[in-house]
Amino acid sequence: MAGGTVFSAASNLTTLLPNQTPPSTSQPLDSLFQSSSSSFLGSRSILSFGDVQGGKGCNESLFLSYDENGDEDMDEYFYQPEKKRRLSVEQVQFLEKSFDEENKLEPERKIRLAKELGLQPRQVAIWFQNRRARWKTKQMEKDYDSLQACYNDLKANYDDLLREKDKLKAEVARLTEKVLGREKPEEGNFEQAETKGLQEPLQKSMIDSASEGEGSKVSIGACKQEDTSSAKSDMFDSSESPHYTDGVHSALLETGDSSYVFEPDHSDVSQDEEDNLRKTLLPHYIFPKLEDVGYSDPPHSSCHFGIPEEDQAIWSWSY
DNA sequence: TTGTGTTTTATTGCCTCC
DNA sequence: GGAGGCAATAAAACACAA
Repeated sequence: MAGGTVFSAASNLTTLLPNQTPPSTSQPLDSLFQSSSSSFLGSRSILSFGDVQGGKGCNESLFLSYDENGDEDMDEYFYQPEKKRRLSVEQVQFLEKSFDEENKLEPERKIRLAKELGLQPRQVAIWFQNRRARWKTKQMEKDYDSLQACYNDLKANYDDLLREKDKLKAEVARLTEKVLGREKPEEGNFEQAETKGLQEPLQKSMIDSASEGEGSKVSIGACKQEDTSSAKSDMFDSSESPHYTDGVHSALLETGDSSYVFEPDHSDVSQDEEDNLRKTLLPHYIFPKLEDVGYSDPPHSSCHFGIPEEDQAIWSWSY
Protein backbone atom coordinates (compact mmCIF):
# COMPACT_ATOMS: atom_id res chain seq x y z
CA MET A 1 0.00 0.00 0.00
CA ALA A 2 1.43 3.31 -0.99
CA GLY A 3 -0.01 5.09 2.03
CA GLY A 4 1.73 2.71 4.39
CA THR A 5 5.06 4.40 4.05
CA VAL A 6 4.58 6.82 6.92
CA PHE A 7 4.87 4.16 9.59
CA SER A 8 6.86 1.62 7.73
CA ALA A 9 10.12 2.49 9.41
CA ALA A 10 8.54 2.32 12.82
CA SER A 11 6.86 -0.95 12.13
CA ASN A 12 10.13 -2.36 10.92
CA LEU A 13 11.52 -1.45 14.30
CA THR A 14 8.80 -3.44 15.91
CA THR A 15 10.01 -6.34 13.93
CA LEU A 16 13.66 -5.73 14.57
CA LEU A 17 13.40 -5.03 18.26
CA PRO A 18 11.66 -7.27 20.74
CA ASN A 19 9.25 -5.48 23.06
CA GLN A 20 10.80 -3.71 26.01
CA THR A 21 14.20 -3.69 24.41
CA PRO A 22 16.49 -1.60 26.63
CA PRO A 23 17.59 1.64 25.06
CA SER A 24 21.23 0.61 25.10
CA THR A 25 20.59 -2.26 22.78
CA SER A 26 18.97 0.00 20.28
CA GLN A 27 21.75 2.54 20.05
CA PRO A 28 22.88 1.40 16.62
CA LEU A 29 19.40 1.98 15.40
CA ASP A 30 19.29 5.63 16.36
CA SER A 31 19.04 6.69 12.79
CA LEU A 32 16.02 4.52 12.34
CA PHE A 33 14.38 6.06 15.37
CA GLN A 34 15.11 9.44 13.98
CA SER A 35 13.55 8.53 10.72
CA SER A 36 10.46 7.27 12.48
CA SER A 37 10.15 10.15 14.85
CA SER A 38 7.35 11.62 12.80
CA SER A 39 5.20 8.70 13.74
CA PHE A 40 5.89 9.35 17.38
CA LEU A 41 4.90 12.92 17.00
CA GLY A 42 1.46 11.74 16.16
CA SER A 43 1.20 9.83 19.38
CA ARG A 44 2.91 12.55 21.30
CA SER A 45 0.36 15.01 20.13
CA ILE A 46 -2.28 12.89 21.82
CA LEU A 47 -0.88 14.41 24.99
CA SER A 48 -2.45 17.68 24.14
CA PHE A 49 -5.76 16.10 24.96
CA GLY A 50 -4.59 15.34 28.46
CA ASP A 51 -5.18 12.16 30.33
CA VAL A 52 -8.51 10.86 29.23
CA GLN A 53 -7.83 7.20 29.74
CA GLY A 54 -9.26 7.19 33.21
CA GLY A 55 -5.89 6.49 34.70
CA LYS A 56 -5.80 3.01 33.26
CA GLY A 57 -3.46 1.40 30.85
CA CYS A 58 0.15 1.84 30.02
CA ASN A 59 -0.51 4.89 27.91
CA GLU A 60 -0.72 7.01 30.97
CA SER A 61 2.73 6.22 32.22
CA LEU A 62 4.21 6.81 28.84
CA PHE A 63 2.46 10.07 28.37
CA LEU A 64 2.95 11.34 31.89
CA SER A 65 6.63 10.59 31.87
CA TYR A 66 6.94 12.57 28.73
CA ASP A 67 4.67 15.32 29.85
CA GLU A 68 5.85 15.91 33.35
CA ASN A 69 9.43 14.77 33.62
CA GLY A 70 11.05 16.70 30.86
CA ASP A 71 13.86 15.83 28.53
CA GLU A 72 15.42 12.94 30.44
CA ASP A 73 12.30 10.91 30.21
CA MET A 74 11.61 12.23 26.76
CA ASP A 75 14.77 10.53 25.59
CA GLU A 76 13.63 7.36 27.23
CA TYR A 77 10.29 7.81 25.62
CA PHE A 78 11.80 8.09 22.21
CA TYR A 79 13.76 4.92 22.78
CA GLN A 80 10.66 2.94 23.44
CA PRO A 81 9.96 0.54 20.65
CA GLU A 82 7.00 1.57 18.55
CA LYS A 83 3.83 0.62 20.36
CA LYS A 84 0.23 1.01 19.57
CA ARG A 85 -1.39 3.79 21.51
CA ARG A 86 -5.08 4.03 21.85
CA LEU A 87 -6.71 7.26 20.94
CA SER A 88 -8.16 9.30 23.74
CA VAL A 89 -11.84 9.29 24.47
CA GLU A 90 -12.16 12.82 23.12
CA GLN A 91 -10.39 11.91 19.93
CA VAL A 92 -12.57 8.90 19.42
CA GLN A 93 -15.72 10.89 20.14
CA PHE A 94 -14.64 13.52 17.67
CA LEU A 95 -13.91 10.91 15.04
CA GLU A 96 -17.19 9.15 15.73
CA LYS A 97 -19.08 12.36 15.24
CA SER A 98 -17.26 12.99 12.03
CA PHE A 99 -17.93 9.45 10.90
CA ASP A 100 -21.62 9.89 11.56
CA GLU A 101 -21.65 12.88 9.29
CA GLU A 102 -19.84 11.11 6.48
CA ASN A 103 -18.18 7.74 6.63
CA LYS A 104 -15.87 8.45 3.74
CA LEU A 105 -12.87 10.63 4.14
CA GLU A 106 -11.86 13.14 1.50
CA PRO A 107 -8.23 14.24 1.59
CA GLU A 108 -9.03 17.77 2.79
CA ARG A 109 -11.21 16.48 5.55
CA LYS A 110 -8.59 13.99 6.57
CA ILE A 111 -5.98 16.72 6.87
CA ARG A 112 -8.35 18.94 8.78
CA LEU A 113 -9.32 16.21 11.21
CA ALA A 114 -5.72 15.22 11.71
CA LYS A 115 -4.82 18.81 12.55
CA GLU A 116 -7.71 19.25 14.90
CA LEU A 117 -7.00 16.00 16.69
CA GLY A 118 -3.24 16.24 16.63
CA LEU A 119 -2.90 12.99 14.76
CA GLN A 120 -1.16 11.89 11.64
CA PRO A 121 -3.49 12.03 8.63
CA ARG A 122 -2.73 8.39 8.14
CA GLN A 123 -3.98 7.60 11.63
CA VAL A 124 -7.23 9.32 10.79
CA ALA A 125 -7.48 7.35 7.56
CA ILE A 126 -6.79 4.09 9.37
CA TRP A 127 -9.35 4.91 12.01
CA PHE A 128 -12.00 5.54 9.35
CA GLN A 129 -11.03 2.38 7.54
CA ASN A 130 -11.38 0.29 10.67
CA ARG A 131 -14.55 2.09 11.64
CA ARG A 132 -16.12 1.30 8.29
CA ALA A 133 -15.19 -2.34 8.76
CA ARG A 134 -16.82 -2.36 12.20
CA TRP A 135 -19.91 -0.66 10.84
CA LYS A 136 -20.17 -3.24 8.11
CA THR A 137 -19.90 -6.08 10.58
CA LYS A 138 -22.63 -4.60 12.75
CA GLN A 139 -24.78 -4.04 9.72
CA MET A 140 -24.40 -7.66 8.71
CA GLU A 141 -25.38 -8.77 12.19
CA LYS A 142 -28.46 -6.59 12.01
CA ASP A 143 -29.35 -7.93 8.59
CA TYR A 144 -28.93 -11.46 9.82
CA ASP A 145 -31.18 -10.88 12.81
CA SER A 146 -33.75 -9.23 10.61
CA LEU A 147 -33.75 -12.08 8.13
CA GLN A 148 -33.91 -14.60 10.94
CA ALA A 149 -36.99 -12.89 12.37
CA CYS A 150 -38.52 -12.72 8.93
CA TYR A 151 -37.91 -16.40 8.41
CA ASN A 152 -39.43 -17.28 11.78
CA ASP A 153 -42.52 -15.24 10.99
CA LEU A 154 -42.98 -16.84 7.63
CA LYS A 155 -42.44 -20.30 8.97
CA ALA A 156 -45.00 -19.75 11.70
CA ASN A 157 -47.47 -18.46 9.13
CA TYR A 158 -46.77 -21.35 6.85
CA ASP A 159 -47.36 -23.84 9.65
CA ASP A 160 -50.61 -22.10 10.50
CA LEU A 161 -51.73 -22.40 6.94
CA LEU A 162 -50.87 -26.05 6.78
CA ARG A 163 -52.97 -26.63 9.86
CA GLU A 164 -55.77 -24.60 8.33
CA LYS A 165 -55.54 -26.57 5.16
CA ASP A 166 -55.76 -29.87 7.03
CA LYS A 167 -58.71 -28.60 8.96
CA LEU A 168 -60.54 -27.66 5.80
CA LYS A 169 -59.72 -30.94 4.17
CA ALA A 170 -61.15 -32.77 7.14
CA GLU A 171 -64.24 -30.63 6.93
CA VAL A 172 -64.68 -31.46 3.26
CA ALA A 173 -64.21 -35.15 3.96
CA ARG A 174 -66.75 -35.01 6.75
CA LEU A 175 -69.31 -33.24 4.62
CA THR A 176 -68.68 -35.60 1.75
CA GLU A 177 -69.31 -38.55 4.01
CA LYS A 178 -72.48 -36.92 5.19
CA VAL A 179 -73.74 -36.27 1.69
CA LEU A 180 -72.84 -39.68 0.34
CA GLY A 181 -74.45 -41.36 3.32
CA ARG A 182 -77.64 -39.43 2.84
CA GLU A 183 -77.84 -40.01 -0.90
CA LYS A 184 -77.12 -43.74 -1.08
CA PRO A 185 -80.80 -44.92 -0.95
CA GLU A 186 -81.60 -42.82 -4.00
CA GLU A 187 -78.57 -43.56 -6.13
CA GLY A 188 -80.55 -43.16 -9.27
CA ASN A 189 -81.23 -39.54 -8.57
CA PHE A 190 -77.85 -38.79 -7.08
CA GLU A 191 -76.38 -36.94 -9.99
CA GLN A 192 -79.34 -34.73 -10.29
CA ALA A 193 -79.35 -34.03 -6.58
CA GLU A 194 -75.64 -33.37 -6.63
CA THR A 195 -75.77 -30.83 -9.34
CA LYS A 196 -78.74 -29.00 -8.06
CA GLY A 197 -79.91 -29.33 -4.49
CA LEU A 198 -76.70 -30.30 -2.73
CA GLN A 199 -74.14 -28.34 -4.52
CA GLU A 200 -75.15 -25.00 -3.19
CA PRO A 201 -75.32 -25.87 0.53
CA LEU A 202 -71.95 -27.56 0.26
CA GLN A 203 -70.43 -24.59 -1.38
CA LYS A 204 -71.87 -22.40 1.27
CA SER A 205 -70.45 -24.66 3.93
CA MET A 206 -67.05 -24.51 2.35
CA ILE A 207 -67.15 -20.79 2.14
CA ASP A 208 -68.20 -20.53 5.75
CA SER A 209 -65.38 -22.79 6.82
CA ALA A 210 -62.93 -20.72 4.92
CA SER A 211 -64.32 -17.58 6.45
CA GLU A 212 -63.88 -19.04 9.91
CA GLY A 213 -60.23 -19.41 9.16
CA GLU A 214 -59.89 -15.80 8.28
CA GLY A 215 -58.55 -15.16 11.74
CA SER A 216 -55.41 -16.91 10.69
CA LYS A 217 -55.01 -14.73 7.68
CA VAL A 218 -51.36 -14.01 7.72
CA SER A 219 -49.57 -10.76 7.55
CA ILE A 220 -46.95 -11.68 5.06
CA GLY A 221 -45.70 -8.16 4.94
CA ALA A 222 -44.18 -8.65 8.37
CA CYS A 223 -40.79 -8.94 6.79
CA LYS A 224 -39.30 -5.49 6.78
CA GLN A 225 -36.06 -6.36 5.08
CA GLU A 226 -35.47 -3.81 2.39
CA ASP A 227 -33.77 -6.23 0.08
CA THR A 228 -36.69 -8.60 0.14
CA SER A 229 -39.04 -6.06 -1.34
CA SER A 230 -39.27 -7.90 -4.59
CA ALA A 231 -39.90 -11.15 -2.82
CA LYS A 232 -42.44 -9.43 -0.64
CA SER A 233 -44.27 -8.11 -3.63
CA ASP A 234 -44.31 -11.60 -5.00
CA MET A 235 -45.89 -12.79 -1.84
CA PHE A 236 -48.48 -10.10 -2.05
CA ASP A 237 -49.10 -10.97 -5.65
CA SER A 238 -50.07 -14.46 -4.74
CA SER A 239 -51.63 -14.00 -1.36
CA GLU A 240 -52.98 -10.51 -0.96
CA SER A 241 -54.86 -10.52 -4.15
CA PRO A 242 -58.52 -11.20 -3.48
CA HIS A 243 -58.02 -14.89 -3.33
CA TYR A 244 -58.65 -15.52 0.28
CA THR A 245 -62.32 -16.21 0.81
CA ASP A 246 -63.30 -15.11 -2.63
CA GLY A 247 -60.79 -17.55 -3.91
CA VAL A 248 -62.71 -20.40 -2.42
CA HIS A 249 -65.85 -19.01 -3.86
CA SER A 250 -64.44 -18.52 -7.28
CA ALA A 251 -62.68 -21.85 -7.24
CA LEU A 252 -65.97 -23.50 -6.59
CA LEU A 253 -68.28 -21.40 -8.69
CA GLU A 254 -66.19 -20.15 -11.54
CA THR A 255 -64.89 -23.52 -12.56
CA GLY A 256 -68.18 -25.14 -11.84
CA ASP A 257 -66.12 -28.19 -10.97
CA SER A 258 -67.68 -29.59 -7.85
CA SER A 259 -66.15 -32.98 -8.33
CA TYR A 260 -63.50 -32.48 -5.70
CA VAL A 261 -66.18 -31.93 -3.14
CA PHE A 262 -67.26 -35.47 -3.63
CA GLU A 263 -63.80 -36.83 -4.32
CA PRO A 264 -61.48 -35.26 -1.77
CA ASP A 265 -58.48 -37.23 -2.95
CA HIS A 266 -58.90 -36.23 -6.52
CA SER A 267 -55.75 -34.19 -6.57
CA ASP A 268 -52.39 -34.51 -8.23
CA VAL A 269 -50.79 -35.48 -4.96
CA SER A 270 -52.31 -38.07 -2.70
CA GLN A 271 -52.56 -37.59 1.05
CA ASP A 272 -49.59 -39.88 1.71
CA GLU A 273 -47.49 -38.21 -0.88
CA GLU A 274 -48.45 -34.90 0.54
CA ASP A 275 -47.45 -35.93 4.04
CA ASN A 276 -44.15 -37.13 2.75
CA LEU A 277 -43.65 -33.91 0.92
CA ARG A 278 -44.33 -32.00 4.05
CA LYS A 279 -41.72 -33.96 5.95
CA THR A 280 -39.24 -33.59 3.14
CA LEU A 281 -39.80 -29.93 2.55
CA LEU A 282 -39.75 -28.43 5.99
CA PRO A 283 -36.07 -28.97 6.71
CA HIS A 284 -35.30 -27.29 3.41
CA TYR A 285 -37.66 -24.50 4.01
CA ILE A 286 -35.39 -21.66 3.08
CA PHE A 287 -33.94 -22.94 -0.16
CA PRO A 288 -35.64 -26.20 -1.03
CA LYS A 289 -34.60 -27.90 -4.18
CA LEU A 290 -37.91 -28.15 -5.86
CA GLU A 291 -36.76 -30.78 -8.28
CA ASP A 292 -35.79 -32.94 -5.32
CA VAL A 293 -39.37 -33.03 -4.20
CA GLY A 294 -40.92 -33.36 -7.56
CA TYR A 295 -41.71 -29.76 -8.27
CA SER A 296 -40.73 -27.84 -11.32
CA ASP A 297 -40.05 -24.14 -11.39
CA PRO A 298 -43.13 -22.02 -11.56
CA PRO A 299 -43.56 -20.43 -14.96
CA HIS A 300 -42.88 -16.93 -13.71
CA SER A 301 -40.19 -18.25 -11.38
CA SER A 302 -40.83 -15.56 -8.83
CA CYS A 303 -39.72 -15.85 -5.25
CA HIS A 304 -42.20 -17.65 -3.05
CA PHE A 305 -39.95 -17.99 -0.02
CA GLY A 306 -39.26 -21.57 -0.86
CA ILE A 307 -42.83 -22.66 -0.60
CA PRO A 308 -43.45 -25.38 -3.14
CA GLU A 309 -45.87 -24.74 -5.92
CA GLU A 310 -48.55 -26.96 -4.48
CA ASP A 311 -48.38 -25.23 -1.14
CA GLN A 312 -48.34 -21.86 -2.77
CA ALA A 313 -51.89 -22.71 -3.68
CA ILE A 314 -52.65 -22.47 0.01
CA TRP A 315 -51.81 -18.81 -0.14
CA SER A 316 -54.41 -18.23 -2.78
CA TRP A 317 -56.92 -20.46 -1.03
CA SER A 318 -57.85 -22.22 -4.20
CA TYR A 319 -57.06 -25.55 -2.47
C1' DT B 1 -1.52 -12.77 39.21
C1' DT B 2 -2.40 -15.02 35.20
C1' DG B 3 -4.68 -17.00 31.40
C1' DT B 4 -7.95 -15.97 27.96
C1' DG B 5 -11.13 -13.57 25.11
C1' DT B 6 -12.25 -9.10 22.97
C1' DT B 7 -11.28 -4.61 21.08
C1' DT B 8 -8.45 -1.36 18.86
C1' DT B 9 -4.66 0.19 16.07
C1' DA B 10 -1.88 -0.75 12.31
C1' DT B 11 0.15 -3.42 8.25
C1' DT B 12 0.00 -5.97 3.99
C1' DG B 13 -1.54 -7.33 -0.37
C1' DC B 14 -4.79 -6.97 -3.81
C1' DC B 15 -8.13 -4.46 -6.52
C1' DT B 16 -10.32 -0.51 -8.81
C1' DC B 17 -10.48 4.01 -10.54
C1' DC B 18 -8.73 8.03 -12.71
C1' DG C 1 1.27 4.28 -12.16
C1' DG C 2 -0.35 6.47 -8.02
C1' DA C 3 -4.07 6.97 -4.64
C1' DG C 4 -7.41 5.09 -1.98
C1' DG C 5 -10.54 1.30 -0.47
C1' DC C 6 -11.17 -3.25 1.38
C1' DA C 7 -10.29 -7.97 3.41
C1' DA C 8 -7.35 -10.46 6.11
C1' DT C 9 -4.30 -10.42 9.61
C1' DA C 10 -0.91 -9.15 13.41
C1' DA C 11 -0.17 -7.40 17.65
C1' DA C 12 -0.80 -4.28 21.54
C1' DA C 13 -4.15 -2.82 24.86
C1' DC C 14 -7.76 -3.90 27.59
C1' DA C 15 -11.38 -6.56 30.37
C1' DC C 16 -12.40 -10.08 33.30
C1' DA C 17 -12.94 -14.51 35.48
C1' DA C 18 -10.55 -17.95 38.29
